[in-house]
Amino acid sequence: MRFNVPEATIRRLTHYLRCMEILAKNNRKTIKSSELASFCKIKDTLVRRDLSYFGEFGVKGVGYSVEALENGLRNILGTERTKKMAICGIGNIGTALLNFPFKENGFHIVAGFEKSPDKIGKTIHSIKVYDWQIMDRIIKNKHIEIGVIAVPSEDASIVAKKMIEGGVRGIISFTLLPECMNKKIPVRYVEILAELEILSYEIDKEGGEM
Amino acid sequence: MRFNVPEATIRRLTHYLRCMEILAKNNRKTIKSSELASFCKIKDTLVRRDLSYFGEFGVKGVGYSVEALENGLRNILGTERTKKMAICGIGNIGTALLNFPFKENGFHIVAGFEKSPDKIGKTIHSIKVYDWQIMDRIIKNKHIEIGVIAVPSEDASIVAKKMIEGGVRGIISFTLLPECMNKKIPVRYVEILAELEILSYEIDKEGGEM
DNA sequence: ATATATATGTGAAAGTTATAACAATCACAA
DNA sequence: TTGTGATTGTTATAACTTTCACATATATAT
Repeated sequence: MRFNVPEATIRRLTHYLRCMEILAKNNRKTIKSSELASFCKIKDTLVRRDLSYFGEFGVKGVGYSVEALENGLRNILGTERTKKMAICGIGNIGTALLNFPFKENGFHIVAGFEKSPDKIGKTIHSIKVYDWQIMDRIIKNKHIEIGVIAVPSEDASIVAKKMIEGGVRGIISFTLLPECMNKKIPVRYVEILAELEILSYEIDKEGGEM
Repeated sequence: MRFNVPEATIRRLTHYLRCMEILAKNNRKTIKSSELASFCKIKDTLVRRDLSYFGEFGVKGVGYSVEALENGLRNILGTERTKKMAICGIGNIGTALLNFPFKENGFHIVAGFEKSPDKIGKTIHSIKVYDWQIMDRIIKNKHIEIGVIAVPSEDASIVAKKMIEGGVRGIISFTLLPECMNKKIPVRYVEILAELEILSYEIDKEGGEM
């Protein structure tokens, strides 16, 4: 197992985990693949295939234990061990992120970074905002593993560079990073505008074909 | 052309569009597929294949006109015609969205909706916030096409239902909507937590295999 | 004019992902 | 302790996506 797991599978694992969180809150003890599949609007066989990449989580004839599957998923995704995170760019999005309860899900925001002097030194939602120029040093000292880029497009590349110098092991960015980066670490995008554009495409397509 | 375009292709079109926006700002007149591909960290042949689903945008031996390709992409994605949009949930994320310049890209926010009385009636960034109970009526009257769901998980399904009753043609949601919906309209997710979890998976995987 | 270099668009092949079909396993009842 | 119904895990197949290879078209220099 775990030869060449499709990325789509990993994304679906996060959906399964969201479902487990809801089911656990509702005191559900077990769930079967067909039910989980219908929540996620996919086929039951795909749920089983996805999980089978990582082991055997279910009981034949019975289904999956909600608690065991939730733990199993967290273990696969690596969120049982809390990871330290820093956010660069304390504007619209950055501020929203600081208020988000990521800690429940294994991500601990330990620092913010900003360019503009009127924000540097402030404490927002009990997270201190530093000058972005000392970002690499703070990242190193605090052993921050994940950097979040929430700055305007034109500053994104230099921020990414500084984060990598500091030693982050992965980056989440809200804007495209077209620059080639020398050191290879995983980068993932949160593409709000792209989702809107894809939705726009789908809306117009439906209208045109019916 | 346009038989069965992969969704991954549509997503890449949005990346190409971001690149065109940057290139246009820098006064670049033309670009070739190999260069565009290297910006997006994909193969040049995939760029050409993606575009070829929708027509012939380039000139052999020369490349693509930045302006023409930008217009072509907007046309494909349907963002030349501005679409009206409303946001339900004026919390962390909702407020951040109200401050975002989506209008430049063809999306016009015309209303906000909230549950909590202390926000209803306010005007944020010149957008009026209404009681979410009258959401369906306002959506109908203002001919809003896109609904954005930025409410807590437990309220998401009822909000989606009301949006659809109002007649939106597509939904963007920041939380999973596990409920089955009777009327079929496209739904797209912005999954900040999922991206973090996938990143966590990738970080741990790299560490383990090296 | 002609040759050469360059870059697109596309049919065929390779690679990847999802689905279908089914064998294996478990709970429970008689 | 055996039989029945239910549900998982997996092999084989189908569907989809990307890449390769190359024919086609354009610009430029001589």
